[in-house]
Amino acid sequence: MRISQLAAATGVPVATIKYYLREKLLHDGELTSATQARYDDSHVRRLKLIRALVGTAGLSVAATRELLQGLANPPESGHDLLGVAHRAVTRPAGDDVDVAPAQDLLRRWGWDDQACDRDSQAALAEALDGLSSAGLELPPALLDRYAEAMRAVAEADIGSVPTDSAEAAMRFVVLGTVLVEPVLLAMRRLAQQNVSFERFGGAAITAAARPATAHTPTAPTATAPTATAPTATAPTATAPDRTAETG
Amino acid sequence: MRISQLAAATGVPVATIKYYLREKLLHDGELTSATQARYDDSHVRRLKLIRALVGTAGLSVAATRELLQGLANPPESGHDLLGVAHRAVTRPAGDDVDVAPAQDLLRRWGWDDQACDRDSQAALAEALDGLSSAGLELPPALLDRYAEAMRAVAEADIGSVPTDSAEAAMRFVVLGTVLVEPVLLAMRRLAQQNVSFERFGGAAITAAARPATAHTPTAPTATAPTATAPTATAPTATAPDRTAETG
DNA sequence: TTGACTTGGATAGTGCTACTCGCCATTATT
DNA sequence: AATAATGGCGAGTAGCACTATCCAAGTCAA
Repeated sequence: MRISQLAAATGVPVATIKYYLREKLLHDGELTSATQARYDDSHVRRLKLIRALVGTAGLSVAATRELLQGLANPPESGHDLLGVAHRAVTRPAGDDVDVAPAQDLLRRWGWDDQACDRDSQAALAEALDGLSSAGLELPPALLDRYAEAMRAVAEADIGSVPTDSAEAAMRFVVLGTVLVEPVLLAMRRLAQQNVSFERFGGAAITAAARPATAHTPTAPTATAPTATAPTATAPTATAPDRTAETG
Repeated sequence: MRISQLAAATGVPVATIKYYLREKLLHDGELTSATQARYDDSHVRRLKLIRALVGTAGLSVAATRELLQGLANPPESGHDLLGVAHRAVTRPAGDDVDVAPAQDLLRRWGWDDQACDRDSQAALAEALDGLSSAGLELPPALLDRYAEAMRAVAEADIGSVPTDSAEAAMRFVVLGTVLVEPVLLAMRRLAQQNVSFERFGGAAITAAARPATAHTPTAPTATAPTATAPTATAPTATAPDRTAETG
């Protein structure tokens, strides 16, 4: 399989494949001559995986590379597997972050903070800090219910790890952790709409007045370079020409 | 209060405040002369809110602007309130997204898809698609448990909306929806670490071998350039870079 | 009053990321 | 032989969130 066929098979432009090769996200093909290399099914699968991580999960190329390297060099401990995944989605915290509020909560929920790495605790602390600096104080009971729900999610996560193959387990843990995040967030929004609909009635959520740029700017999934009609929901005439955002 | 004092009060550089003013995230101060304006407490609060949305929640400036505008011009229907928040965190889906898989799931869970906007359905569909294109098929039972948990989250969300003031309700819904997302994700990771720790034992998650760049690239607070010992979990020395095509 | 300092407003530049383009000698294909 | 494609590489681009600089007009302390 040549690079153009690889591109056709995955919908990823040739230039982008070359970029991933350069960035060591994708392993080299088998060189058959100075200007020819052969790619195979493993490249197709890897490329799809990369697009899922970069697109759907919103990982940076650097984080994707590290995660893939972690997948290739599995740590011995099953527990450290989580580290590979979590490092990809948790930004390292500076020394100045005060994790005490997070640790208070962990204790409150009976979660052993020894099991938790500092970056994740800092992520919780920072998220809570953002909430309160926005002037929004959540009732403790609400936080408890969040914790309860996420604990249930985590138990389902860990309980679903396949036990037959170590490699399958690894894939499940690492990819599942990262790629499920957008699933959960989408589910929450849908559930909110449902609960709100049941409780308050009213019409369905109306379409966006303008296509708001979401927090993950890059393209969603393997989108062929089909720069189709700019948009369907864009109302105003001053729409920029070269939208091509495809969502 | 002058702009430099506003900067001092919030920790946001003057140049950045000017930028937010230009971008209409922050309302203008009261002009007292051609080169002087007075800012007040509302600017301090707004600025903190902006930083929480842009920093903690990871919204783009454009999404933040729309969300703030939505907060300022509340829709009549309580249900449409959710739309304001959800549009800020949901990227608009192209026409080419197939939402059928998501709708199947909604039906399976007894969620009324009439209550759900298309973009959110598409977000779920795309997230699931990313999962499967990464070669990871989740057991349906696992998805069900996710749905159950997120339903519980949503019920807690909606049930906690303050009823005394319409404005408080609006703030709660819009900001809570957006700013709680990182809280939930952090909680899931911490819970996973806990469950994994209990189940598999082993040491706590070790610090990152390298400071992996997270998916939200902007540094929260400068990380000291502490390039410490190479690794704690990396197994082999001659780590084969691209084995295990993981695809 | 004077002179250093600050401000609003505007334009331009920066650093970063994820691509995207163009070139070229070298094959492969026809 | 003629045409097209490829690997490899350097450079260019677009978008984003700032950041820096400039300037005329104003403020404030002495």
